[in-house]
Amino acid sequence: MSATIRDVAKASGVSVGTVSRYLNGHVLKKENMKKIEEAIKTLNFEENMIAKGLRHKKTRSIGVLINSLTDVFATSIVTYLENYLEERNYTLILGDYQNDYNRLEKKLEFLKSRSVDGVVVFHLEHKLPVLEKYKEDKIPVIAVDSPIRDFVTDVVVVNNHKASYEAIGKLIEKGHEEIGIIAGTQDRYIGYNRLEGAVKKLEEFHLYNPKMIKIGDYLQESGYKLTKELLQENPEITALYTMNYYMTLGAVQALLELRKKIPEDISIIGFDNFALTDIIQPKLTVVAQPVQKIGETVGKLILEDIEAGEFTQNKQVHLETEFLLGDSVENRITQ
Amino acid sequence: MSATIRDVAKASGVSVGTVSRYLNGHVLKKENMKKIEEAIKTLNFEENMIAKGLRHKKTRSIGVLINSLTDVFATSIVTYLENYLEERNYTLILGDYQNDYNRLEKKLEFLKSRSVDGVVVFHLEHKLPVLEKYKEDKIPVIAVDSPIRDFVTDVVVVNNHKASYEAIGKLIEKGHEEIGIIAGTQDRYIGYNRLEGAVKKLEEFHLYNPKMIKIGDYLQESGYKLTKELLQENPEITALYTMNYYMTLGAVQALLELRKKIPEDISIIGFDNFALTDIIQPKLTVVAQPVQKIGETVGKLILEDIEAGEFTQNKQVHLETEFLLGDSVENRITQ
DNA sequence: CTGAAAGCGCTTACAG
DNA sequence: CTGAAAGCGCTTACAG
Repeated sequence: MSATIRDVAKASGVSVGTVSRYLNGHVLKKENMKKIEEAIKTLNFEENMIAKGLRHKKTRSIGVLINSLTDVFATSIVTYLENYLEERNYTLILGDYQNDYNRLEKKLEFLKSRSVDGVVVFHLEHKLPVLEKYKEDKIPVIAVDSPIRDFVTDVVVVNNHKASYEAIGKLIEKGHEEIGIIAGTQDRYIGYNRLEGAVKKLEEFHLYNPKMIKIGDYLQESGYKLTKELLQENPEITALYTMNYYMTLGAVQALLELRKKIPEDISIIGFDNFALTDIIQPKLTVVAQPVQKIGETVGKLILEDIEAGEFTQNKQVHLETEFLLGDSVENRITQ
Repeated sequence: MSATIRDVAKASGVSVGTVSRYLNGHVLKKENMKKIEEAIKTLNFEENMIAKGLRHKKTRSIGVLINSLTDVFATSIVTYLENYLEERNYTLILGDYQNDYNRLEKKLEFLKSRSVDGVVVFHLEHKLPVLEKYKEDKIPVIAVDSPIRDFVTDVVVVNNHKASYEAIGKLIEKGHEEIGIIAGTQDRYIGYNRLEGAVKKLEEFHLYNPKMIKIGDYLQESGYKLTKELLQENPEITALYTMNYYMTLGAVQALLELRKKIPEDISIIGFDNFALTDIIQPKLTVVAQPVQKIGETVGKLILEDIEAGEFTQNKQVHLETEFLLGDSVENRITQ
């Protein structure tokens, strides 16, 4: 069995309190420090974080709940978040909830019973009962990708509305007037914000046509199917705007199967910039989300909240997306 | 603050021991059970797993260390593993080590200080000092994707050698004689096993030619670059075998850029079957690893080991890969 | 079936 | 600077 602080105390002839102080960086008599150091080495002593956590009610662990472990948008952010936290000596406990809020509720209970110091939840749209308990115990909660309805807390989102508004603007600039859209379900924050931004721009140019908008479920399969439907029903479409990564992939897959050349036959602006965007020919023009910035901002906020010790969370951080120019948009302006 | 077992005891007029027993499923006087139940409800009592963990030295948590959180091979396995563990009331603490064994060592120390009941490590090739401490404290370790050199423990791998042997067999059957290979670095278990299997088959048919083998680093970028080099140096190649997912993606990207038609100009067999394989036209023929089976096997093994309480781990599980037929291999047999 | 008490490994006011 | 002691929230032999 591992040595405890008591063993170290015995071996070095001081009290356990003194060993504890040494471990926590207090200064003590040089002589004692030496002895303790040696004892630690020979006994192969390692601190027990569980016991520590029980004492001062901090575990230096942060729960992170994402929808799916294979969603590269979320895992990219988590990678940066983990880096940030690790440097500051926090562990991250990562779980997924597979789009099931009951499961999410259970995992939040679970994390709470493990005394996490804070929790980060991705795209949670509305309040869950367990969140009230977090609030009662002043455990910070950070919402990523979507605010939580009826629950005030810190939120990190991107400028979805504006991003879409500008993406459609680019297409219009290039002379496109028949623009198809693959949006996401409107029960989600990113779903309606991204769509509203697009619609606003279309309306400004009197190009809005609800028939050219399909609502998918954010997965590749739906991007694939809806693109096929959309083009069959509206063969006049010259440009496509797809509102998340996996639906963008599905759309590209559909275009390839339909033997539509990008951008000669059809232009496309997608969302997010991961491995796949490189593989697709030609290089896609996309709205890129600042995943590193998101991860680090989340880390910063949660550690601030933890240190503050108060549940006074109502910071709203809106990060800017970036427009990455590829070769998937054709200029239709002839002159 | 949350209520404790002591508050519940007071509120229901029994001792804390009795409440503890109730919580652990012992049967007691009906009257007392009722009272305790009520007290729990009105006080909103939740168990403190940290305190529990400190007492009986089990935390019901399992550490899992993978190379990268954005590696879909690993996260797919972890998804199934998490499901398996969650059903059995274990939490998973997931971390990445970014291909840096120092970092891995640190994270293993960290997990140990958090008293995980067991640990799962992906593609760790050789022993790390901290593993001896795990062994001393009888904390089970499961190695996935590669055995750990000089350290006997439970291992879950796939039949890499055989998979490659058969993949090359398929190409030869179809009449290919100039076969290029994008392998992975030979310091890794999967690297040399997959390559050896391929070479063995090639040698049996006297088709082995070291000039047609490139060694990459398992990332998309290297698959991309090496495919270009390979084809430039060996324009006679009619078929390609790429030995992991991301290098397969890179290879496809290179072929697209080179305007090589698959399979007319060049046939390809890749590795692993995730989102991307669907998007590529034509559908790729690949060696698929049984990710669900791997995840569940790992879960089964580690829980067995934990229950056994002994560090007598030397089980070697070899799982079978599956050959998924796509349309990326052309038949060259003319007759 | 249940209570009193010791203990899991650590921290921290209180004295000195 | 340091020791003795109480306590974090729970469990579990020991009696009864």
